[in-house]
Amino acid sequence: MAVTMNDVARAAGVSLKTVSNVLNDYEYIRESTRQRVQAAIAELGYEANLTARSLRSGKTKMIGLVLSDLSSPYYAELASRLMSVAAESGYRVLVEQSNADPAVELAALRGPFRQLTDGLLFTPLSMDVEEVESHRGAKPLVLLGEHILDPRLDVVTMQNEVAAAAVTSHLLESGRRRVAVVGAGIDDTTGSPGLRMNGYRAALADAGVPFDPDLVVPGDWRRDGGADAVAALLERGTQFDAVFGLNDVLALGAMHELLVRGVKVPGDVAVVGFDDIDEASFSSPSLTTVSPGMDEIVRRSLALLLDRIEGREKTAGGVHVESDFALKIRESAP
Amino acid sequence: MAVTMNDVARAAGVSLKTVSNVLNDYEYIRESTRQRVQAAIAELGYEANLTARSLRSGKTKMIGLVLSDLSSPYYAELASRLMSVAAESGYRVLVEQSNADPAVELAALRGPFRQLTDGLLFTPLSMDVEEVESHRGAKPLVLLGEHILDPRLDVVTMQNEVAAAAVTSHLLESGRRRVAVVGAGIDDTTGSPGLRMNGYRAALADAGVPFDPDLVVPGDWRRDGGADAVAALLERGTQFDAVFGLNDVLALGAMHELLVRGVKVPGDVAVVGFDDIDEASFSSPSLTTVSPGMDEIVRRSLALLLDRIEGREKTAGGVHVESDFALKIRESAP
DNA sequence: CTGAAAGCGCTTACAG
DNA sequence: CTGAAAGCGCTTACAG
Repeated sequence: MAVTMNDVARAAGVSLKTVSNVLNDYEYIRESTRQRVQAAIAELGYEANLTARSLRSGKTKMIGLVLSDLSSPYYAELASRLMSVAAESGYRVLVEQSNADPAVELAALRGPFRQLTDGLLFTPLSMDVEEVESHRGAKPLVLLGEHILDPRLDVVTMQNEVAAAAVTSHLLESGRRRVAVVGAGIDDTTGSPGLRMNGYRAALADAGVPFDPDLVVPGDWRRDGGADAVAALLERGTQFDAVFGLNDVLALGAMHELLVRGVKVPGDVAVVGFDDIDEASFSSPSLTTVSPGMDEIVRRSLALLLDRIEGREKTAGGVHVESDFALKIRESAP
Repeated sequence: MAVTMNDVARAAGVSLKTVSNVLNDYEYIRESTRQRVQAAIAELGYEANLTARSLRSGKTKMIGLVLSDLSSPYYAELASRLMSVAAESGYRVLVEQSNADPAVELAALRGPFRQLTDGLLFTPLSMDVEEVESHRGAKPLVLLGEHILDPRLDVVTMQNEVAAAAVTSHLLESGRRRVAVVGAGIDDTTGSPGLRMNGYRAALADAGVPFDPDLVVPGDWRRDGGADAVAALLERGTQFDAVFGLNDVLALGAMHELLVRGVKVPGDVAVVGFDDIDEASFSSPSLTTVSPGMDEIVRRSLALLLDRIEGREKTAGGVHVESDFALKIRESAP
């Protein structure tokens, strides 16, 4: 059997409550008592039972992170940083992969996953605002990564539209006129794909370049999605002098396919992405992309969530946070 | 307040125990009773309180995964697959990043992290066999990724030495003679770096090529580690016609630095890695590497751990599992 | 400043 | 097949 608080209390000659007071840094304890208790703890090698503490207190000291796929570099980097930062405040992170499946997203919001965590950082991919709102439950919930301007929900987002417009404008200013966009359909207007598409269209309009639906190629946000999209463009003979991958892995997959087929990057076709994952600096050529301010997103979303959990943030409506972005100009689109 | 088993029992007109029996699929329950209970559960929207269940049963249905850094692609892919496979058996995965810090590794083995999990998948990076053995505790523990032939410990490993020898031999057979190795020191003989170094030396010996300490460059197992190592080699004027990055990100970082400095890959210098992360297929040039059988590692390590947790595997000594590997020959070293 | 008691919501022997 | 009781190890009012 493990050592319990009772054993400590007995060894120190005090009551359970006093041991609890020492463990929880209660202010008014006689110094001699505290030392006696701490000596007993050290001697017995006592460690608090977190499960019992959770059952009684209703807090797990864990936060949930719901994302589509942890093997995607952007999310892997996000999860890694979040874990490090959360640990500084004594919280662990429990990750749930939704694969953008509505049933899994719903379960993460309502089911056992929610029970195990004191609050959620949630990237909604298949649920819309109303669904999220109606199932959000009582515990704190901070949405991540989409620009949902709903006054009822806490949201931390990146500047999808403005940043996508900026990177598109960069291409146009460097003289490109036929910018293929990979990773969304023509009809997408919401979520990260849609918002980045909006930015793309806005930049075209700004420059007086007509929008051409032939240049829009849907695709899964993975390397092979980018490669397949470029293959399709080339095979159907669509002319283009630049590719905007709506995230970095799409762009890197696209770039790979171009190079394999002997298309020069950036000589023949410039390539840009979105995310600034670590790999973007080390690909050949290195990738021009948007840094969406991940560090800021991690820190501020966690701060907001912990403020909600610990009752410091009491705003009735949703709090909205938007991170700064930066254009990273590298070899693939100078 | 949440709905409890007591509420269900009252609504169904049965005792607590009967509700528990229904929830835990106890065999001998009258069909009519079961239906009454299930109707009450559905009507009240009852969900079991996992914390209470854990406190009483001593099981959390979580397994721990201890690795150095979740943002590293190899570990991100491993964690992602493990979560998916574990979910099939009703287990969640709690990840702990050690950053190869001995204090964190020790804490993961003995502290609260251990308490929260029913068993551990542990990649020891700074602890040696004896330390692990002496702190392993009572709960199941399966070591990952190193070839520690200790009869007391469960280990699932890849064929570090043989695979490293194979990929080195591939370079030698293609005519390379000056193979730089990046990511280990001359004195490393244990852990993944040491074992892969052993394989490298064995392949050289096999081919009658002398070992040259000047070709060995230590470096952090990250992209910038590989880039820095190649920069150092070039700047001190060491001649080499191939680079073996001891893992893929090292190799990709090295390749990037070579290309930036105008060294042709594979024309002037061939590059190989180890891990076969997703990116290895999509870099330019694509990366020749070793696929260490991650899928097999994930499935078999989880199976072994769950067999220990659930009492199906009772072997007193350690069980040893070794995954198959495959050489993936791509453009960087044809 | 410290203590005695209750109770968080389950599962687990023990009975019958 | 089902029930009444105990108890997992804590925290939390409530007293004094």
